[in-house]
Amino acid sequence: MQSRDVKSSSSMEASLIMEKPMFSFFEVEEEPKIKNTIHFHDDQTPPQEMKSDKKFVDSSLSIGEDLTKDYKQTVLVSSAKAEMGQVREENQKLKHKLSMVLKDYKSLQMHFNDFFQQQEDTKSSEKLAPDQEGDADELISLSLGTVSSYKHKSDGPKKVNCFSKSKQDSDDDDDDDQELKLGLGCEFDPTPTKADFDNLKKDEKIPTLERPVQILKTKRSDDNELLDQIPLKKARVSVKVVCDTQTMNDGCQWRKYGQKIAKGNPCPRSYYRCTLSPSCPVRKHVQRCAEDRSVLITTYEGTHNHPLSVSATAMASTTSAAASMLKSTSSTSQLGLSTTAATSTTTTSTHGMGYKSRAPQYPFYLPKTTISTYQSHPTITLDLTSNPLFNRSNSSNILMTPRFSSSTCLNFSSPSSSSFSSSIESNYNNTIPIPFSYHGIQTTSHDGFKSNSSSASQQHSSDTIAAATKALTSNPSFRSALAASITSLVRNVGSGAKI
DNA sequence: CGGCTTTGACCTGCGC
DNA sequence: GCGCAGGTCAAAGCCG
Repeated sequence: MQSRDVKSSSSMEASLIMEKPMFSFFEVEEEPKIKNTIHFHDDQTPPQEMKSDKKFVDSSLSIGEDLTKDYKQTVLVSSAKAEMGQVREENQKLKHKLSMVLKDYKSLQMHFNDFFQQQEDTKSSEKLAPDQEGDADELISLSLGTVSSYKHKSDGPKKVNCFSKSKQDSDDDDDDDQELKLGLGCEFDPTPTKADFDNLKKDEKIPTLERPVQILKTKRSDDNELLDQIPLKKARVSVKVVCDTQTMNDGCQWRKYGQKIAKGNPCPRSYYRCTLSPSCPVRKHVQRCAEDRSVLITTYEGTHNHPLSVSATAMASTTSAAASMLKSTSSTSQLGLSTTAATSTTTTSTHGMGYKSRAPQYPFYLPKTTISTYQSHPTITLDLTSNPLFNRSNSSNILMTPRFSSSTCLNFSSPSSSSFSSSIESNYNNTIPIPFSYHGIQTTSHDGFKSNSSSASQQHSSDTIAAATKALTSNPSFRSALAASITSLVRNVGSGAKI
């Protein structure tokens, strides 16, 4: 029966089979049903088996029954044809959608190429005038986190430090020319090879946050005397937030492994380690501020060596970015690296414009940022409690208030989001609005929030978000970068990678 | 029963 | 070398 089905396949089925290789994922469940009904009756000539059956049955069946049977067959054929038509129509629609996606993809790729063409032109002109930094034309890796670029497998894994671009750019022009990173978070190699895992294992022996420094050291061994002079341990990132709960929910899974009463603070300090991966080196300790018990100081140390959820990536990216910034700052200038005694810290930048004057290459500026060293640990503190942009008194506006509850997540980024613009919007809707600049253009979203802080309505917020989104997306550079990001996303999806 | 928290003991690094 | 303080370990207890 089965083989005969195949032999007697109608032309309709043939057309379906023709489409299969390309649109196999458009197959519908009804197809087997269709086969069963069509194959016998499509050409109106019953197969041999049926004919013999008919001979046998003819003696016992009346003509009326025969007619009923024919009628049923006709009905089945027509219904099957109707179903086929529907499936075909659906197939056409999906085909159309796919062609649209491909079209968009191609246009984005073209924009991407144009962008790099412009980039090369700019660089060639920069070589003529090396003294001019030209912020707006710099190729910026708009990543808040540590970007693991394993693109050049033959060269081994290579960390691209998003904030420590400056001199590195000139060293790595070739690399940068080939790929623009717009991951607003930690990126992981979609297709890790065995060699990568081996490298990862090797890397685990090294404190992860020191790796960028080591790379920098090798790259800048000539001009980086400062870093050699100060024996730095793992970089730390402290985040000060107003939080009612014991710890703030940063999306990660933590296990408490210790508690201590630290000197100078009656509040106990709790020690946590990341439990998302048994080998994850990331630690954090949480302590309430002695002066203001409502302020929670969370200090992160290390970099996650495993994929993170979107919400966890946000905080990881932020802290990683801050750590990168810290490393970059400490290795490029003396700014902010003042060794202070015991628990005191030294504020080296003020109110949301950290390092703007001295390090304009940073695409983001962070809230009130403090750099200090504590027991040889370089520590950067992101004070999200006293930034003028984050008006604590305005508790009605969640956009303005970094008050954390157990359900609040720092969600600066969404690397796995399929819709970038919507992710921007959603991020702004439920997160601390970290203002940032791109290619020297600072988004004005917070000015918008600020000016309307007293009468902030949801409508107004959404307008501002829309304006901010528009400002971002209207920037051709941003669009090119977006295109690149989507391109890499499409590539990853295409290769079956998990984002 | 497994996972998490608690908590005292222990380790380590730094300053004197 | 000693003391101090930060950081970690691990056994005991708790909880779902």
